[in-house]
Amino acid sequence: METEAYAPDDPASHSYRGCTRRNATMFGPAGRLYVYRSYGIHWCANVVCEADGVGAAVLLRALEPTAGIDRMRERRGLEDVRLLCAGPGRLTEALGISGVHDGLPLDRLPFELRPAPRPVATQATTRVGITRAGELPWRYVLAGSRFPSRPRPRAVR
DNA sequence: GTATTGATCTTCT
DNA sequence: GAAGATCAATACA
Repeated sequence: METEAYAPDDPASHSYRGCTRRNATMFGPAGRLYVYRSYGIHWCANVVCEADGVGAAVLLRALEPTAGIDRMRERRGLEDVRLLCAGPGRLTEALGISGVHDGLPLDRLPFELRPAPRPVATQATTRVGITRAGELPWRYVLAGSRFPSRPRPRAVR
């Protein structure tokens, strides 16, 4: 899978300019889902980090479909498994996430949060799709993952 | 194969 | 009024 970190003092973060109506969830308790509308068309999902009132989150950029692939295909109207969740907007559509899920805790239905079955190796790369502070190496991809949000993500090393 | 643009809406200036 | 953590379709090489 693939994620991207956003800090409170990060110019690219929604929380950079303080708490607003849209990003209020980011300033809430950790372990919740922060969903916002992107470009008026797509939804993007984040996992809220840190304690109350901090305003940090991790954007879910892509993941490897494992369970419920058929339903993902239905929602996306797509056959290619690699494209089902290869991007923030695609991911939310495939999972059926929308604004109604904003602020929901991830440890209760309809979600389920589980520890990784084994230690995972991650690889840091530069961030993508933003116009400010995009050079920060805060994008994390599972090492060797064949399901990135971009065709050829370049590793930072 | 890469490059460009339209869709469409919330928030901030 | 403009920008934005995007995607998909179209145009071009």
